[in-house]
Amino acid sequence: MNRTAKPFDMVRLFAALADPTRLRLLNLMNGREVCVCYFVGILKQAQPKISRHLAYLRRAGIVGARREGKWMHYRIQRPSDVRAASILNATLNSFATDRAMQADLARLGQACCAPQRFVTLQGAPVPTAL
Amino acid sequence: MNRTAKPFDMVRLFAALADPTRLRLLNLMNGREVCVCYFVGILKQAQPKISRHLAYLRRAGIVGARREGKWMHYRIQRPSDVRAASILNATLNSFATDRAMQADLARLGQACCAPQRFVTLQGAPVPTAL
DNA sequence: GCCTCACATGCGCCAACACGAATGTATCCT
DNA sequence: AGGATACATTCGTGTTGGCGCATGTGAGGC
Repeated sequence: MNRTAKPFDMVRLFAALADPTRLRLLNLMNGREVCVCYFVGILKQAQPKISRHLAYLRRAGIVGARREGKWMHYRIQRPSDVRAASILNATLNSFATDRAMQADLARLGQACCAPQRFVTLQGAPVPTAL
Repeated sequence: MNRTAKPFDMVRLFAALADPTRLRLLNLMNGREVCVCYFVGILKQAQPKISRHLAYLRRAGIVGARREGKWMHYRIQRPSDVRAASILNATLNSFATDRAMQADLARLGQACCAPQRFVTLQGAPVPTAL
């Protein structure tokens, strides 16, 4: 039994959202399951940096991971807490009108259709809709 | 003209929300204009701490202040940016089901009806609905 | 076995924050 | 003018976070 039935750490949720890289990661994961190598290729940032931000999102309880051979797939995990879920939804919805976020999604689309253009993505698993 | 029409610093917004004291302040200001002395009396925390958090919320662009003689009244300022406003709304709505936040509001109600119980609130201006 | 690929994690450094304590500032009262 | 009230800001300190860099780990492939 949790004393006081601690439902969800809202402060931790907001802290997880308070970083541009993590917001971009969530945007790319919105409705999809994405392999880490795509994040690295599309955001053009160092792999350890991406991994650490993904770990941060996991600790905050809003993303989950699945291993498939050498690859790790990340997906958004809706919190069971209703308040946290509504804030996460509002955040994800806000991406629809954000030009930079839509540009990232466009590049994800290109990467899926022509992975040969991304040297590091040869043979990587294509993101799959959820 | 802002280049790329920079609308709102979402990261700054989330950072502003990533603190328990600031969330409690926003909850107390939700629908009301509140004097600083009430924050100090109800949250039972040091005055400089309250002031610093209010300044942080101001810099994030989600609260406004109005001076009335010796007193400062703070109120929530809806961001003009639609995305930021929707996240702020979701956050404020989430307080409705939060027991600790409702307890704070109850104490605010008591303080308004019987300010003499709060030594520091003698003669302080009562919070007014917006 | 060894090597490589795909990630994760540890380390060191620097910036940002939260805090208590003290001090500064604006307003009002007498 | 002088003091008191209501806030704001500064200072010093400990903690946390983000980054580059290097290293560790787990899963295939040969």
